[in-house]
Amino acid sequence: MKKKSVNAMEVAKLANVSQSTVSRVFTPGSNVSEKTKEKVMEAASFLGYRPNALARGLIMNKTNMVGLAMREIQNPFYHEVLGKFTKGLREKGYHVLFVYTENDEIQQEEITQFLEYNVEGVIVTDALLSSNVVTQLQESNIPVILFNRYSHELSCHSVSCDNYSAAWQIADYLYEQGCRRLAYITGRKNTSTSQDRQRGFCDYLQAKGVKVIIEEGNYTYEGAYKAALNLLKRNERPEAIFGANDITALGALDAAKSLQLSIPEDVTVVGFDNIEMAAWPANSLTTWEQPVDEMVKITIETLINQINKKQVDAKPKLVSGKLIKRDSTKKSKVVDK
Amino acid sequence: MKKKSVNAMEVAKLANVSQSTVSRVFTPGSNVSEKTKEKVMEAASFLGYRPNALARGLIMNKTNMVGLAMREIQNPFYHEVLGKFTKGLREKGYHVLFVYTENDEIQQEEITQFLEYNVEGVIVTDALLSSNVVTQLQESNIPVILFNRYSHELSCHSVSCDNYSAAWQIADYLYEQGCRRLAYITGRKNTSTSQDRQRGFCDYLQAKGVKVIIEEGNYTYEGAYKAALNLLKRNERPEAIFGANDITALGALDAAKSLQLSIPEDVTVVGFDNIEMAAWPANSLTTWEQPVDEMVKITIETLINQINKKQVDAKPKLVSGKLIKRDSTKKSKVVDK
DNA sequence: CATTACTTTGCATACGTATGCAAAGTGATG
DNA sequence: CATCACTTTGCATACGTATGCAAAGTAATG
Repeated sequence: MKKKSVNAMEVAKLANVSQSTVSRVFTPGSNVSEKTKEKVMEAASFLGYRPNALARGLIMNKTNMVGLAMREIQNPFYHEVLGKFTKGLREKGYHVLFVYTENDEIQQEEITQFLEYNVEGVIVTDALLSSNVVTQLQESNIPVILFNRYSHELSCHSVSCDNYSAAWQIADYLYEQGCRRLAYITGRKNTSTSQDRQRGFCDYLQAKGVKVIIEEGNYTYEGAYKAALNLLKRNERPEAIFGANDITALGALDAAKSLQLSIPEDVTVVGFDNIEMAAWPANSLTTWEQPVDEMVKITIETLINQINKKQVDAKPKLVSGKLIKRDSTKKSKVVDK
Repeated sequence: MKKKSVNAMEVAKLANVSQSTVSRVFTPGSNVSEKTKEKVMEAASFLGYRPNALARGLIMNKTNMVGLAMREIQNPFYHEVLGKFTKGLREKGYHVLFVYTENDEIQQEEITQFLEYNVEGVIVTDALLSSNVVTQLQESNIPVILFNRYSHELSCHSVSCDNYSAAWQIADYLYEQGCRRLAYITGRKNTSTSQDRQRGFCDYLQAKGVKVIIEEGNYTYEGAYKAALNLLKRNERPEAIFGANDITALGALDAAKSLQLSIPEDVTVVGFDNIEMAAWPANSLTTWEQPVDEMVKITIETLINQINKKQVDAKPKLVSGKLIKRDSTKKSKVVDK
């Protein structure tokens, strides 16, 4: 059996006070005299006492836990995201109950776990949830925030990069460089990230009268590699390839290299995310930097506001980011001259 | 305020039974008649009742939570590890309280969290803990397992790849190919992984009368890149470089390429981990595959055994893994002939 | 019907903490 | 010393569940 942990009662006895007093010593903002506080603290540290978070959560109806669900994926971008969430939440006093989800949608099982442990909020990263799951959470008054995904059908908050606008600007950048044959390698087709990036990219170019070739990449290196081979073996080889994310773009980059094409002269490549690998000299990938810090900060703030019932407008929040120019695209014209 | 969640009492009233009966319905192995079970289940699902894991954990002294601490790091290997742990633990009915640690050692704050939430065990990945932290956990009877790290001073279990033997075999492989000028790029010098790999590598070669050049890489791509440049600009350029992990090896690979050296003719590179990126055609890195699935499985089993007080011998557990040969090393002689 | 053996249920209590309320303590003022 | 205002403390109870114990129910047997 597990050894029973020391409780407030034992500390109380040792310090010659009541259990209530011990509790008050560990509750910030309570009225305890300096003298007894010291006495209690001494007894507590002597016994190695720590307040039991479960009992505290039970009575205060506040667990200080947040559920974090993340889709398992090859993309190191989300590893970084996870790190920042964990740190950011802890700074606000929250702990993370973590779950990997293997499917595109969060499953019932994962939500059940969150409900049973009374998490105060849920963050869903790189995945969606079915509407009945959202309903369940809302019935229990547990706010949900989608990170880097959104859905018009679901009435929950979301924070993402303004993928549409970013892709639009990438298209503009490539077009201004003189590219007229352009291709887009998709991510997983049912993700809002991939869809928005495609729409932004195509909308800009369509307005300029340029048609975009689309190939499916599925957000994997292997998929993107094959897709790029298809593209680059065409009669009219594209001059520029925009990959739905950096992993996709790296697949395209390597595919081009495998065909002895030189970058950026023969073909130009742009990615999305600005993962660390993009900066590696061998890749030197031009890409769109998502402002992860800001996105995480906004997500956490929004979540905490909702937890505290400061109702926020349920509109999807968008942040912009910026283009990081590297060697996988040509130097801009002004510099060239 | 958060809406109060439905509790067993309300279900009991609706189903015309006592709260105890409701509890028994949700406790596997309890004696309840089929008829009342149905009645209760109906009422429960009508009200959307779920047992409160906190209250349950409080009274049963069993939270079904495991603390997982991981060092933040560039290495995608640990992202994979995290995924496998989460899945594996859930299969055993455990939930994950997750923490990132920014330092080489787990900090007091992280442990406090684990203690307060009464986790039943702690898994520490890619980091160590100070001995007084181990003491704290042991006093509370919470088992700890180090994953891919060990320490002779700390009396806790550990599971890792047999880094010494693996590095020894890598050295053998390179030596048999005829390499006589060899270099090792280290990881973070105070990690047992990097130390063991260095020792295994050097011990083998020393026995053969070959000296190894050591450069510091710090487990980062950038560090390894610089280290490799130092190595490759020497008068006597090494024929083979062994990187402390795959990220290190990839840094070396790219550094070699940047010097127009061809791989594996001019220089041969070997890594460690077999992350997905190693298989990418542009890298095609020979590397040591850690049997992650097995390592995770053993870790979880050992932990659960300890939780259930089936005392296991506290010896460090080692698993072997195997060499994955790719294009960054020469084909083996037999094939060459 | 009485007895026995067994299953099913309810009562009461326990887990470790927080908090409203009242009692006790402290110090200042007249 | 009496009064008042204020701080500090303890008592009792509540949070939602699990479980030992006894009571009630069921069925079988003589």
